[in-house]
Amino acid sequence: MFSKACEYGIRASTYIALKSLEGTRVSLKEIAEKIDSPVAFTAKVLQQLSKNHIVDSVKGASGGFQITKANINQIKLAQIVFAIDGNNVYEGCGLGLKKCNANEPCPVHDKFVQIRSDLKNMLENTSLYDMTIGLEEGLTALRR
Amino acid sequence: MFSKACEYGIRASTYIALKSLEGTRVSLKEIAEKIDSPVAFTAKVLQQLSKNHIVDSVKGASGGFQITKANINQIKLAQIVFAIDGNNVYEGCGLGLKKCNANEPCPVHDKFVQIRSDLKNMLENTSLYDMTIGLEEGLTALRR
DNA sequence: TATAAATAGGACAATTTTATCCTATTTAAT
DNA sequence: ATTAAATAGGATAAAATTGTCCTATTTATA
Repeated sequence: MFSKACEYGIRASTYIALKSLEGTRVSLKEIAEKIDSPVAFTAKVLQQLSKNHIVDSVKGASGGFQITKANINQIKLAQIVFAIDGNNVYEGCGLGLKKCNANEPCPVHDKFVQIRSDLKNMLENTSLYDMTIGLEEGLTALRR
Repeated sequence: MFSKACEYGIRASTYIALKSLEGTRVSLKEIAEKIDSPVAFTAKVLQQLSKNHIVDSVKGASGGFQITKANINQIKLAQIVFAIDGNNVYEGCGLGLKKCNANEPCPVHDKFVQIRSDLKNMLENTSLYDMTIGLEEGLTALRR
């Protein structure tokens, strides 16, 4: 559904949000450990998220990544997915046709529209804060 | 959502079904033209579909691909997707975790379960015959 | 001011997916 | 029998994605 890069991006952002709520900034190394992702590759993903103002990066000693409390509440999964995978998750024909729309639909256009719409709604209505609920109590996890 | 191979596979099967309903067998060359796909790559996909008894292949002069009328009605998109992409379309964690299930869920487990379930239902309830409806009258298309 | 810890980013490598090419085999038709 | 048209399948190439390595830059702290 999503690229690996996007999966790492969502997990990383969620972990950063969790720690930011506790008031601590986290390093790339810690993030990669906690979400079980390749360090250098995760760095690239975080660069992209930083450029898209989804996470804040602080350089230098005692630097790291963080997300403001306002953003933890405001940023939705949809923004992260868009920043990394673009919009072909929502758009883009299920059968790979370039010109597939209501006027010139593929045979499953309407059915895919429905499912993609549900996915889009879910991503647009799930904030980073929502993602962190359950993590503290171990009800949900970001690795394994 | 699906791999390119799978997209070609669905489009090819649908075209073969359409022509089989008209009583004619179709060649790889014609299929690739009509669904706008790379010929040799489509050949590999069709080999796989043939091995999975989704399409019938006939070798030799005046050979080609066809699907029995019984199969046009019985074969569902889900079988084609499974034959090519396996079951990671339905299973597989949305965030890429290996051990993600109701007991040890990722933060969006339940939401993804719902969407994947809708997708699965759709694929399991759409037959090749359903796919061909609308193609004759030009209401739907397999290329462009 | 020197040092150590951290992100940024360029270059490269490995892997997977997608695509092509060529030869073998099968089969209808001449 | 020969030929031509078709699929089967192995080998290879190209492209995209994923992953690694190294150096530059930034910055807090001793």
